[in-house]
This record gives sequence, C-alpha cells and structure tokens, in this order.
Amino acid sequence: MSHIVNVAVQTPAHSAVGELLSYRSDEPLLPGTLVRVPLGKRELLGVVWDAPSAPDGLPEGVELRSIAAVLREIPPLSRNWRRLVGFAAHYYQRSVGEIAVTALPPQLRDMTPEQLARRLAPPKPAKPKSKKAALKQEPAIAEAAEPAKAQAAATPDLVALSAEQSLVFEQIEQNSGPFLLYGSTGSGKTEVYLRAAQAVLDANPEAQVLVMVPEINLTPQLEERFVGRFAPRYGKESVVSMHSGMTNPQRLKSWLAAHMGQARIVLGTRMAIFASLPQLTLIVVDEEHDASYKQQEGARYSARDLAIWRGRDTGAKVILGSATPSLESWHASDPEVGRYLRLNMPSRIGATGSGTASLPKVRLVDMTQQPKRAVFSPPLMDAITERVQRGEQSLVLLNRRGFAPVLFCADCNWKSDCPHCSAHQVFHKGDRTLRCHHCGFTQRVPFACPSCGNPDILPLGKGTEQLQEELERLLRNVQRPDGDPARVARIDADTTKAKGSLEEQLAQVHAGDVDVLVGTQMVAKGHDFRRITLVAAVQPDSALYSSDYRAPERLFCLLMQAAGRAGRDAQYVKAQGSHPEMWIQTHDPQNAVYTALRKHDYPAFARQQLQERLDAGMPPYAFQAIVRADARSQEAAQAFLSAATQVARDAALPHLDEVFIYPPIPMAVQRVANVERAQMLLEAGNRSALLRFLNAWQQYLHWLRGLPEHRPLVRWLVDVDPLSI
DNA sequence: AGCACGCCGACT
DNA sequence: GTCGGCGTGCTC
Repeated sequence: MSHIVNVAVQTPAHSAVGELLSYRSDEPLLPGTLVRVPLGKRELLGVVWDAPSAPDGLPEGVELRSIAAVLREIPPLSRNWRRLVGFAAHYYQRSVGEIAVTALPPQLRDMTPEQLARRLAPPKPAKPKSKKAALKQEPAIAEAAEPAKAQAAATPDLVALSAEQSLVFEQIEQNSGPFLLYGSTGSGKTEVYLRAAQAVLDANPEAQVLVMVPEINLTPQLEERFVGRFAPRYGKESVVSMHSGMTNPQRLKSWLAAHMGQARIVLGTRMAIFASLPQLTLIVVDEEHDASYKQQEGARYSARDLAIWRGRDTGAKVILGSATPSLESWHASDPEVGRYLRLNMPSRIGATGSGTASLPKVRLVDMTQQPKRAVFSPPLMDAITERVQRGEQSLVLLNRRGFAPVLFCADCNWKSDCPHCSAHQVFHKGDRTLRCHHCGFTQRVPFACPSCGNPDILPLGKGTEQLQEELERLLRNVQRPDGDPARVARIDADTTKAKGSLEEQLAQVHAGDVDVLVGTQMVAKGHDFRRITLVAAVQPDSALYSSDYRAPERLFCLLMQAAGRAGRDAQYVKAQGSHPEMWIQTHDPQNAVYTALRKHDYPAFARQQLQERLDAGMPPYAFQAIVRADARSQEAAQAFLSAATQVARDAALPHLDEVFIYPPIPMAVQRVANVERAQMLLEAGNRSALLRFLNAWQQYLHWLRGLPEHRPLVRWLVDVDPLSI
C-alpha cells in the first residue's frame, strides 16, 4: 500500500519547482515528521506537511519518487510550529520549505537516521531502542520531560521586588497581554522577566519559556542570570541557548532539548523564534525596539512581530520590553489603540530620592560655538580629564570604525573609493589597510596618491581608531589618583574579532584598568559599566542627515541606551559624589531628538514622532513593502522593477487600487560588490490588502525573472515591513 | 540553489 | 589524447 505525502523542502529559489513536493511512502506519515527525500541528484531534509486543501496540480508526466528515509527518532514538529512556519512564509513571501528547513538546526540537514540514532543514544551503555518504541512519539516527550519534573523544591533566593516591579508582575499575572514593558535602563526589567518565567514554570511542570535578546553578545550575561535562578530548581539542562555563534553540535543539542521538552527556558537571538517549543507558555522579547530582530537576508522576518503572532496562536503570553520602545509597539500600547497592555517602570533600581535622581544629566555642547575642527570640545575634554583624575571612567561613542572613513588627495581630489562598490574604503591605521565595509575588499594603504603620485594623502573624518589616538595624546599628561598615566581603550568590531575578546576587554574595563573607553554602538547596548560616570556622543548628528525616516528614532534609542550606561551603580556614584553625565556634541541643539533626550522624555519624543508619521502617512499608520532588484547594471535592475509594476497593472492584481507603487530608484549604496541595486517602495493603508497583493504578485515576479530580457538580473527579493527605505 | 551534461581551449 | 572552463537545463 502506497501513500502520497507532501513534503516541505528547501526548493530552489526562483524556479518553477513548487512549494510542497509530493512523494510516495510505504506508510502513512504524520505531518511534522522529518524525512529525507530525493530531489534531482540530491537528497534533502524535509518536513512532512499537511495536505494542501486544494490538491496542488502536479506537472504532467512527473513520476512520484519515494521518501528516502524517515527520521523516526525525532517526534514530529507540532501543529503550532507548522502554523508559525506557514504564517511566516506567507507573510514574508517565501516558500514554506525555506522557512521550515532554515528553522531547523543545520546539522540535521545532512544526518541519516543512523547518524541521528547514534547522536541521540544515551551516553551510557544503552537499552537499544526498538523501532516500535520510537514510533510512539508522544511518550517520548513525556519521558524526556520527566527528569525536570523530578527536580525537587530547592527554593532559590528571591530578590525582593520593588513596588513598581510587583505591580507590573501582578499585571502580567492577571492579564493575557501582549505586554509592552516600558522601563528605563536599570529599572529591573530582567527581574520581572525572571519572575514571570518562574511563575509559569512553577505552575506547569512542562511549561517552556522563550527569551529573546537582540545580539549574541548579550546572551552570556542573560544566560548567567537565568542559569543562576533556574538551574538550582530545574537542573542545569533546563536552560539552553540558541544563536548563530554556537557550533553546529551545540545548536543541535539545544534544539533537541527544546523540542523534546527537557529545556524549560530557551534564550536566544531572533532565530530562536522558530525553535520547536511544544509547551511554550511565555515569550519575552527584550530590547524589542532593536533592529537586530529583523532578519536582513533570506526571509526578512521580524522575530519580534512573529513573537506576537506565535504568542497569540499558541496561547502564550508575550512580554516586549524596552526603555525606548519602537514607535510601532508604543502606538499599539496606546490605551486608545489597546492592542498591547503598556506597563510602566520609570524608576532606576537603587535610585535615591525621586525616580530620575540617578539618571544622568544630559549636557548638549553647541558645536557651532566651539573651535572649528575639534573632535573633542574643550568643555568635554575638561570633563573627561576631571573624571580621570578622580578615578572615574568615561565612555566615548562614535559609530564609525577605523581611523578615517576616507583617504583624500588635496592635489587631484582622489578619494579612496572602493573599486567594487559606490562607497569609500575606510582607512584602518592599525594594520595599514584600506577596507570596504560593504564588500570587505581590502588593500594596503598606498604610500602616495595612486592617481597623481602626491605623497601627502590625508585622512578625512574620524573613526574610533583616531579618537583613541587623539584621546591618548590629549590625556598624556593626565594622571589617575594612583599616579599612573590615563589609559584609553577601544572596543569595536575590529578589536573583538577573536572569540572571547569582547569578554576579556569588558573585564579589563570592569577591573578599572581603563579610564576612557572608546567604542561603537556595540558598547552602548546592554553591558553594565558600573563605574562609568560620563558618556559622550561626539558626532551623533550624522545619523540625522540620513534619508531614512527612522533615523531620529534610532538615534534617540541609541543615545538613551548609551546614557543608561552612566551611573548604573548608584552607590558607587554617590560615594564618588559626582553626578553621572551624558555629553552630546551637536550642531543642532534644538533638534527634537536632543531636547527630548535632555528631559529623558521618551513619551514626548514618541508623541512628536508619531504625529509626524501620521501626518506623512508612514508606519505605523501605513504598511510598507520593498521590492529590490540586483543586476549587473542599474538599468537592468530598474527595468525589472518597472516591468513588475506593469505586469501588476496588466494582470489587474487584487487590491491593486489600495497599493501605491512608487517608481524604482537606486538604493542609497547603489553598487555593492559590483552588483547594481535598485528598489521600489509599496505602501498601503491596509495590511491585509498589501499582503494579498504581494501574494498574487509573487508568481508574476517569478515568471518575469524567467524572461530572456531579464537575464541580466542577479536576484530579486521582497522585504515586508522594511526597517529602512 | 545544486548538480549534471555538454561542448571548446591548454596541458601531462 | 584528457582536464576543466562555465553556459544551459532540470529537479515531486
């Protein structure tokens, strides 16, 4: 007896091969079962999918092939997981198979059932599992969950909650959410996450919790807190991590632990949103405003938005947390809108007196009134010097790596342009290289101008490397209280390439070996610097000149977060008798970003920005998508987009009248690695209209791409809810 | 996207 | 005579 099963496999992008492929199987297979299937000359990992409601017309004459192998050791992926994958595929305009397979641990992709069985075999001389036992999949979950259940009741020491935290915790207990936890830096959001997690884990011995953070760098410290809290109670195996920095065997292990139910808490970056969590009960998205939650290649999903969807679909509570929420979430949690429940935690823990007592004082330096060409204005330099002399630390922020963004010849106007991109090559003095930050192309720094031979080529503009050098020069006669000379360190992507080097350098800062730390936004995020009492943004204005309408929002978040680095240790700050300060050097002190920042007034800033968005008909009051085309020439890229617009009109696609299609334009960085890029913005007042339009459009885009006149096209892609346009 | 097949130039 | 360049075509 032969059965036909539909399997989701990573089908070739831009090809005529359908979404789900049909295979022959000797036995019926439950949806969610992992299988290996032949496709052409290859054998691929696939997931048995639910039969489509309308049978997908098989191309004539295609003979069904048989499933190659069934990965029986792994219980089928749940219906909820498949629904999540299906939704993400539908929403972000990708194939089900692509999302499904990329959501699984990479190692699973080329494992035979035999290898998997060996991998899953218990470490000790094992009771060999019979095939029959493996077939009964449900008990496998219960069995696996048992060790956790058996853990007895070692009560961990609980930190007393502040009044604010208790109130918020109770709200989370009593409402279904989703919640937007708006709490300033240092207000103790993590403790609320821990309590909320504990409540669901205690209430249900099988419950699972997913906690997401924006960056890999932030997982270790979070892991430490969660392990510290939950390992004594539920065992060391109960907390696992999922992020791209892990090795393939580690990822497989965590994934299996989550899928089998042994892992009660999964900590991870955006990819963790697709973890298989059969008993998912709570999802936490920390720093929910962070752009890292949006995947920027392949399927361009937003893990934060998917968290909301998954929570609702699974019946799990969702907590989004931030000190500077995204305008989308802020709007959704407006009591008038009421889609999320907003919870407020304005006070810093350990703050004495009023709530803002330990928030840093924000000082704006009007650079139009300062000596020209000075990176460090005299008052800022004085302030940093004083801190060094008092034994306090300062943090200097600049979002630009390298020594200088470009080299320049004053004689012939030569600039260090990247030969492959429409961008400059950045001068890295440390290793004497010119490097393109877009394509990675690296050259030795020339000794003279390559164009006219002038030996005097000049660095233009400042990067972190140069800032470090200048600070070392400016502070060379300044002494710390112990009589040692001031020490300046730098942390950015260049100094932290080696594994573990970030931790090492952070430890040096914590140990007090560093007086002034120069860094990119990497250090502004999340890390606790308890002894830093001054944070300075030296050239933040550049972010405001960006054509991106979200630039002010991002700058505000970054500066607010950076300000949060200062004076986190209230006791320390008090003992020093100095007030923490945030310094901002700007040519536009009246800018709304800075005036709101000075008052630490996120709500005012959000109100003003949302009004602008409303007036301009921008998100969250409108919905956007971008179609991008890459080709050898800009003309070819734009031609594809124009043809796409034309075909949408000719075919009179559904909801065409509700979708505004802008003309194609070159991208801000037009050429990267010798590929010309163009894009086209789509806007609609109604999300589902936009979605349906895109879904109908997709097949035409595939068809267009196959036409001979679009041969020069390298690729096309759709970005739904793009972060930058 | 892979992975084949297939048809032309420089090498042991 | 082969090795290997990447153009073209197919994959339930």
